[in-house]
Amino acid sequence: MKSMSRPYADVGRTGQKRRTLDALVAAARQLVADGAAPTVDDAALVAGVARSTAYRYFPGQRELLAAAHPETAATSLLPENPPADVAERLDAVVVEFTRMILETEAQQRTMLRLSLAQTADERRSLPLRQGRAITWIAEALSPLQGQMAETDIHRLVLAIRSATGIESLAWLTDIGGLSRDEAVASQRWTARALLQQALQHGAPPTED
Amino acid sequence: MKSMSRPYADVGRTGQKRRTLDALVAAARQLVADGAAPTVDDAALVAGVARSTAYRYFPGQRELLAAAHPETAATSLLPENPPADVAERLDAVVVEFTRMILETEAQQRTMLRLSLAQTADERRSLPLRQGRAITWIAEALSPLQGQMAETDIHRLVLAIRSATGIESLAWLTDIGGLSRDEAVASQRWTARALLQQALQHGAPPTED
DNA sequence: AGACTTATGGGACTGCTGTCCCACAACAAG
DNA sequence: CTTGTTGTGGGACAGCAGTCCCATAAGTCT
Repeated sequence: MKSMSRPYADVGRTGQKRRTLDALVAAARQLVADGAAPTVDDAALVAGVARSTAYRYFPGQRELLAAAHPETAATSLLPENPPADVAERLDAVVVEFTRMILETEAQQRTMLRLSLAQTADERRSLPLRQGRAITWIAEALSPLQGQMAETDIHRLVLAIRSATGIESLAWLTDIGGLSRDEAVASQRWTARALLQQALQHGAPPTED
Repeated sequence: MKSMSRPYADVGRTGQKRRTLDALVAAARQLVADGAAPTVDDAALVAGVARSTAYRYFPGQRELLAAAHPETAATSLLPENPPADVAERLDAVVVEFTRMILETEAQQRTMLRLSLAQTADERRSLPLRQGRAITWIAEALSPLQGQMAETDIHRLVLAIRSATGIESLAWLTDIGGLSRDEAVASQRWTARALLQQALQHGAPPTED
């Protein structure tokens, strides 16, 4: 956790700094919502703040977008009364997850693109993509606890997530030539297949 | 196919133009082999050609890298005497495919990043990523012909590829926290799982 | 009010990407 | 030798990202 929820600990709850920061973040969110990938300049302009001031808060576009990223406060993707069956739970989560991705596709692509431009070191200090989906999928698979080792479940979660995110979706549509709906259907089928395989023949290997 | 193999039809086999183009492409390939993502300027400098001249041949970095992309002349990833068993064939291809990706990982990431910056229109006119893997995986699954519809096989190929490329590999290592070897092992397992699922319960759906 | 701290505004500057234009070298043909 | 064509070199320019510096506005404390 740490200061994840409040990345700018030196900025208090009130005062000039807080207002300037809020204005910048609001401007960035606004632009992001419009489908753009605003630069620091863009955000400064919209926020009515000087270029140099904006750069005092955000070293670059990456940091800006990270701060503007919709928090997706959802802590769970399961419905009110979640089914007990693992496959049904997983399918519900995957449907919800892919829906969320499609809704913010432009933004997801931008974040993916920027994260690819990061070095490993930069990734450590500024995680542009936090892997929230891991938690969500793990929750869907929680009934497996007891019948499968914790680490095996984790590997399965990773395998499922790696096949159902924006990365594979972009490939399925851009190169694979599928429509959005077809791509999502493919991802649902894939997630189900991975779970089935793990149930029948064991979890993904630790090594090859 | 078309002019894929000779993207610059107006450049003949000899003459100044040909020599300049060759020098630029050679320089770009050299830099790419060294793990860099050369800009047009870089290539021009190394090639001993003026900036403005280089820009006459390549409008930007994307086009340069597309031309410098190692053709990976391999038309097949199967070994000399390929096994008859589909699962074994697929595993052999996936192993070979992931090995190839790891060998040129920096480059793969760069191409992915640049392709994400493209609009749909640009993608049509300049495919940075040609989806060669589709052919390779389809070849591995060729024994399925007859017992599964052609379109179903195609969907399966797409599902497998979408879960075994640089996109999911980058996620597994960067966000998932796996090592290169673990990520590859996960992808192998995933490919196997998808094939198993298709054999037992049918191919991926056409729609949801 | 005066002194002091803090945050902002704005300009200058570097480096990179990409465009445009003009001069010139190389070469072929009359 | 002159004319014309083709391709190259190089400079000027514009736009963007990012840094640095300095003056000054805004807020705080006494």
